[in-house]
Amino acid sequence: MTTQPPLLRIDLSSGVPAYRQIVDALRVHLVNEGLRPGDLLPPVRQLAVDLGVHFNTVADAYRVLAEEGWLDLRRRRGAMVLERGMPRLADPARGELFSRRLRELVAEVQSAGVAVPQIIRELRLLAAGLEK
Amino acid sequence: MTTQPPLLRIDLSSGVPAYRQIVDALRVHLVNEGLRPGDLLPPVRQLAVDLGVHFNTVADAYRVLAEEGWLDLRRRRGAMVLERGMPRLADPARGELFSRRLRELVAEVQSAGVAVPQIIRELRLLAAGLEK
DNA sequence: CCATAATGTATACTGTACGTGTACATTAGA
DNA sequence: TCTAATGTACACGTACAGTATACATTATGG
Repeated sequence: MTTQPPLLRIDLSSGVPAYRQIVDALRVHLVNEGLRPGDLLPPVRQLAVDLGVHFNTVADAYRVLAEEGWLDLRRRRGAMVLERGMPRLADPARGELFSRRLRELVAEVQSAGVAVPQIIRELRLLAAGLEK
Repeated sequence: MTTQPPLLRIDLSSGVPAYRQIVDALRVHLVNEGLRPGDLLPPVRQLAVDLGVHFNTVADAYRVLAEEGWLDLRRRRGAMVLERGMPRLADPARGELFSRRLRELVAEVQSAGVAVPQIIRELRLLAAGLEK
């Protein structure tokens, strides 16, 4: 019997709403195809127990992802990952907003004392990962 | 008479709390030394009018930055930028959290349709900016 | 074919955070 | 010394996050 690495973990003391942490973490898996079309996510009640939140909180997260086109939710069958091309043409303002959020995030961790070389490393690492 | 580029702008419809947007935007300037020790920030009432929020909202933002050690707040004198080395040793968990938040942010904009090459460009650009 | 149980959905309720209104405390400068 | 400009304190309304509980739907076993 193999114990899987947990699908995601959240930090209830972080101030970031739990349902948003769930959305963000799952979306990473969806975008990177760690979760593929046809896969089934855990039932809301099970994931809720794993994370230590109420199942409605998980249901809220699933609904957000369903509205984004990632999931198909059906009673009794569960939450299934959909085929969903990344296309949907980018709102041009979206890229600019990304640039700003990125700078804000970096400033925040710089302010918190994370070493600049490490920040550079993370940025380059992620860029390289996207390239191939 | 020269019209300055505004110190910051916020988007009241973005869902992100206004005071947090103010904090994040100002911190970018503080970290990048667009705001230097000894500089005075606008009075809370003035910045509030510029941004279209209540002055207590600006005051809240100033207080957060004061708690982070960036500002010295005094009645009647205003909000002054402090000398504040970046050091304060990094909580090691902080770097890992940065890595995760970074991936989540990228997944979010990818999901929203921002082109991958553009994302890569932004990441590399920011990394290069930090290097020198 | 039906009964049942597993799943997501809907609604009401509580606590907390955000933003504002208003009064106050402090202090630089006339 | 007075005044006015500044940050501070606190109370309030509203919206949001999280939970409790009941419900609707449907795959599955008999």
